[in-house]
Amino acid sequence: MTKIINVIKGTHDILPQEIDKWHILEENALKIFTRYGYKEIRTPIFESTELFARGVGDTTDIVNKEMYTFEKSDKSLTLRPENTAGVVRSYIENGMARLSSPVKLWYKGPMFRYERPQKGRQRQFHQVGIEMFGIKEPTADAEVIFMAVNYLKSLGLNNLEVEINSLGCPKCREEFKNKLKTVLKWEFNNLCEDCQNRYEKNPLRLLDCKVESCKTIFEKPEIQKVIQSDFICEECAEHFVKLKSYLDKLGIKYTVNKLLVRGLDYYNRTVFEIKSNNLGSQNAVCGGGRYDSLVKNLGGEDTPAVGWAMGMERLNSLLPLPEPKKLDGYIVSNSPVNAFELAEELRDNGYNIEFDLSNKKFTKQLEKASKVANYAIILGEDEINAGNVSVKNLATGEQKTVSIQELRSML
RNA sequence: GCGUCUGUCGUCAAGCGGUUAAGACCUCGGAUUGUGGUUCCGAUAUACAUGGGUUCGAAUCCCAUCAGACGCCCCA
Repeated sequence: MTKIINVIKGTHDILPQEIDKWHILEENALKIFTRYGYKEIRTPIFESTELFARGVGDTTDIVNKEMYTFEKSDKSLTLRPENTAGVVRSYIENGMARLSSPVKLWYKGPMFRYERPQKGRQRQFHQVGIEMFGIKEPTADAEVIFMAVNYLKSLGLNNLEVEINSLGCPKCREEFKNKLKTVLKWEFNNLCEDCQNRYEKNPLRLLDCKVESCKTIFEKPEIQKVIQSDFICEECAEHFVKLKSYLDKLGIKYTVNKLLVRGLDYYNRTVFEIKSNNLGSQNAVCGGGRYDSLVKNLGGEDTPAVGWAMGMERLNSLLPLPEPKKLDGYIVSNSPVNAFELAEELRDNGYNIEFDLSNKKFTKQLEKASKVANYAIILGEDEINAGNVSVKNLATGEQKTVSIQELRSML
């Protein structure tokens, strides 16, 4: 036998038996986001490599280690590892700054990251996400979080934990980073290898280390003092306080997690995640935040923005498997032409109909009907001659002989 | 990139050094040539990831490779 070709590591087929769940995710996204005034946008799956380097940030792992990059006629192209950069590019390129503010966009589609696959993480995975441009007030942060929660509710997912934090603005964050680095300088050689890397790349992440020796170091009073200090400046603090008060008044339960940092460079002020306890170690279904400087960094006008993305495979694994849908009717007949005519007529009227295409025996056809359909529509010689059909309810066994007109009202 | 575990029919699995390598489900056919979902019978003619080794003898033990799962890093 010829050698078969397998799917690529970290990718997988979405098979017919699970596609209903994907439709639920997509239909609810359209429905809920539309209620909040969002329009769908579809951007290309590959973009110029530079977009991600500048947009996502060239200190991030996503850009440094995880991109699918290829060359084509002297251009460096990359399969999108996330979609915020692409949407921002489109926002700028299509002059959406001229649209009346806020501009609200949502998307869904595949993303690509070259990572080691594990539970809740694939190399090709799907995100559904939203971006809102033009509002600097914390009302935007609140609405965006509220919509995320509502979307999850619409999927029947209620027991999820919302975590928020504020990273401050570039200025106050820089100060905090420096303080942290100063106080940890003496301990640098005692930190684990990962922490030594984080020390330069993303000092805020140091605090989340799981290595015991590092935890012990961080517990020292002089270091705790820095960690516990509220580093964010007055304006940033006010923004955060307002956001929290909105969430409180809207009845959204959340916890403030000072260790919530997020790895994408573009975030400032508000960051948030929504987590589930039923997902294993990759437990965030939603991640997002404010990114006020990204539009400008990518060459647009200075425009504040907030957004989030959800991992659709992760959402999917939280959804119960819906009952597979059956056909409305299966025509049992040994007269293909008559079966065709009846099937087409019923299909034109919106019914889902199949019939046997291989001229199987009557009992076989009926057996098939009982597996795939709610009704068997029996169109044998007797019925054809009499100009009617026999309709059998396959759940109850009830059978009636009716005219074709009557048949329509039965299904 | 690192670590741990796992690879037996389309699917789920038994077997743990000597078996014709169970069984169940699915699919297909028959009992049943116009009445299914229950039942009974049968079929699927080359399922032990691949390549080496140890042994009289390997699906079973060892090594390598490949693949998968989970975890670390990082992220949805």
